Amino acid sequence: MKLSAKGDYALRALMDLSMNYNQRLVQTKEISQNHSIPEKFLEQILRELKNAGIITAKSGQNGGYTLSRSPDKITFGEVIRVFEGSLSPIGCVSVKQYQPCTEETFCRFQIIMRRVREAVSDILDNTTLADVTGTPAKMDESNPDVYFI
Amino acid sequence: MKLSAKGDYALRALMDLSMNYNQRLVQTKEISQNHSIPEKFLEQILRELKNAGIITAKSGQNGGYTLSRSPDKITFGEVIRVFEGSLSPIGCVSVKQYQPCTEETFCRFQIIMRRVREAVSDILDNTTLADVTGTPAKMDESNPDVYFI
DNA sequence: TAGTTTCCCTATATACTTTGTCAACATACT
DNA sequence: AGTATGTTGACAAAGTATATAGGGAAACTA
Repeated sequence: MKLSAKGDYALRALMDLSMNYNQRLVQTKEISQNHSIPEKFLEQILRELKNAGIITAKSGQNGGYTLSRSPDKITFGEVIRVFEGSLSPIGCVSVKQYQPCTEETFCRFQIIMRRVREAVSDILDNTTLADVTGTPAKMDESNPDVYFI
Repeated sequence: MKLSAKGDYALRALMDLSMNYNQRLVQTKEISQNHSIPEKFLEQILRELKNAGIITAKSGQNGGYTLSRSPDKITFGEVIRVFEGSLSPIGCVSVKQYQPCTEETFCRFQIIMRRVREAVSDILDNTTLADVTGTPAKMDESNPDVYFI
């Protein structure tokens, strides 16, 4: 029932991009240092986020990453699905990544796991980056730490 | 956000034991065949369940496993914690397996993950094996398949 | 007591995830 | 053009999860 390291790192990186949205590009090295994420591992993760259309990259001097959309249009659920494949604890109750159960007969076990998936997605699909970081315009400059994770 | 194979197998094995509670012992081979679980892998899992006090074992001919307590006293949450360590998606929001966050500063990210943990444990700590399998006495003998997973 | 069945234990193999390394490629500035 | 900075991709090492193998201990049968 754990979030993988990739999913965790991705969300933390997106916090940084969210807080700098419409202000500046953020570079791999900076994110890596902020959160103690191995730099090359982070590069792979950012590439996956780029390929998923969640962030965009710019090369060259003063390059870096930024969100493709405003933070209130990116949900935790969308991000986690990129790395975990699904929010479901087991594949046979997944909506977006359904896999048939290994058991042929009806499975009461599914009912519980389906309830777990629904509870989790209710939260994660209805929470956006903006809900967590606020928007840059609303940041409390006197206490910026509160916005770091 | 996935349940590990061990946790999945353990729950399925416990379904079998739950349905035969107070009736007969169930053997590794039978469980293994019912759910297509590798037999030697299942042995390890059953041993962990035994060491956790959830099931008891008896060696020898007509030996096998049975629940240590009645099915309505064993929750999904207790079982999953044996194998996953915690219901929390990340360690720093765990009640029973707390680990300090990698970030020193206050982490808003935690708030969301804490809500996920609470939603998950509300379900899994309040659902017992009996809720899923029924008690043997109440089984619908005319349609036993419905009780298999 | 010998034999069979079943659970118990340790070591090893395989696959996947995570982390680390290396060498190219792209962009922007001078 | 040259250079600094940053991205991309392939690959290797370490760590964890999953699966397999072989032998040992306990309990029943006869």
